Amino acid sequence: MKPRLDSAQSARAAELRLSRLARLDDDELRAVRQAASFPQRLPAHRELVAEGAPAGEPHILLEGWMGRIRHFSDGRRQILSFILPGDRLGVGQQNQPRAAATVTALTPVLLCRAPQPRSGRVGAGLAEAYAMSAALEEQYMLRQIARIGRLSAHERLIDWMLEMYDRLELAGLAEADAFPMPLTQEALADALGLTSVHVNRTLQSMRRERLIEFRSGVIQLSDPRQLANMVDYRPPTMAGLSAR
Amino acid sequence: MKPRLDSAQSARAAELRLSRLARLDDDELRAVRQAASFPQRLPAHRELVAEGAPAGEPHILLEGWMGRIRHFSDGRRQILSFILPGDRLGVGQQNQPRAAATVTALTPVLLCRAPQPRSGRVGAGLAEAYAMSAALEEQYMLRQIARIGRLSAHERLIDWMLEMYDRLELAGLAEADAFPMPLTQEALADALGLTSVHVNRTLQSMRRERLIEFRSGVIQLSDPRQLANMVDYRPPTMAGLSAR
DNA sequence: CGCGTTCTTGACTGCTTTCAAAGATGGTGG
DNA sequence: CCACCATCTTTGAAAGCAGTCAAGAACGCG
Repeated sequence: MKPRLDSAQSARAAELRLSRLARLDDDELRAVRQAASFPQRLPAHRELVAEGAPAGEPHILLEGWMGRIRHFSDGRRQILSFILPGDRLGVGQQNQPRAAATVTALTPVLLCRAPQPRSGRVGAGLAEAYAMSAALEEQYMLRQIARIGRLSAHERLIDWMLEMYDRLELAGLAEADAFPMPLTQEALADALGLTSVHVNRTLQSMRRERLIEFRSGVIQLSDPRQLANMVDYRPPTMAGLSAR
Repeated sequence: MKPRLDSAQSARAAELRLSRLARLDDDELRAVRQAASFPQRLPAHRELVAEGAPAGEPHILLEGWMGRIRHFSDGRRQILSFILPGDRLGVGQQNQPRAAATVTALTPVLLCRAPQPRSGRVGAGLAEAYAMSAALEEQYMLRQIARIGRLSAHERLIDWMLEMYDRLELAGLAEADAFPMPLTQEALADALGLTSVHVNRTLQSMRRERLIEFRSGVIQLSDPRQLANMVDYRPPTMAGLSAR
């Protein structure tokens, strides 16, 4: 039996991530915790918004993984991007009234409304954090294009794992070169533009070569530096985004 | 010998596109023409900004095609997105100080500085047009991901052509199901995640099947409706973006 | 007219998919 | 506590789409 998740617990990842993206003052931190104390729960596979539907208000993901997905009429689907704890969702970059893609819970998730940033000079940290979050989101999309456009199956997996590690680490959800990976291999395949069979084989081969370990839903990277070299991986250039 | 391009001529596409994205008042139209009368010329293959370099100020493309590109250390490259006449460039979605990708001229191009939108109630058309442009850009990126992630070579070409047609049409540069296509097949391959050899073969086959005609740099789509059905193509949901 | 780039084509290789079916795994109810 | 079912993972064999290598043809520019 797992411990009952209190809201303070579940807000931690979001709080950590946002405060790493911009300095938040006490009011803002309080606003985040406050919002997180009225969470919404969604089971796996549940759609939050459908492509083309009214976008609804912005949310912050507290727990679990979501994805932006495009469906084809013949059943194929592509996971366009992942939404991880602490990520903002429900808005495209601009305040578009309609969702550009379907947003779906890939695992059971917990989310809450995103607190409104104040517009004043003081306490604009939240607005800055949101802007930074959107900027990172764009970088992830660009990387996703390069990944599925030009990398082999092996390389796609490696590149993807490195990105997931960095992103989860930012929210305090990964350490020691290991991170939880709750997706089915089919979901992974839909994200990387492969079939689940081939994801499986590739994963096996990576294990045999001791590039990773993967047991009970946790991926352990043996040598991130080496992996990064194999695929030209450069961590998200957060430093370049703000002035710091 | 082609006629000397005066600035009024070259501003036309940008003017048309922007004024279709939002209603621009006379001052704003004038500002666009004014900006376009101090154009900058770049030869093909010239980089405007390198990935990670300071982003510089926003520009508007007047003529020619540009691309956002990611290079790999072993020589592979991926064209992340295309920038067409009337498109804004030089900013990510947010005002990021550093470019998230290299921006390169794929053909000889002409561009100018993007006029600053005024912030007042009146005459916010330009700001709206820019926001719409950014929103469309995001949609194009999502489509690019789905395209190279889940479509076959045939389908990628078709889907891409339909998108290019719609985008060029928006700037008044395409009509009667035909549009100019100045790229080499290698550039096309780098955009679609294929090799130039395979792009060539696929193109041939599409010509044989009478899906398209392609002569002297102009692509003619035989039956856009049918093509759209083949790949589940839905035109950019511009209508959904603004309130109209 | 000549040279470099781009387009074509052929033959061969191979990565990834497809189809199928046999194991694991985990949750549920008896 | 165990049987049972649904879902997910793993494996094999065969087919196919796309890549690689190479070379000749066509095109466009100076």
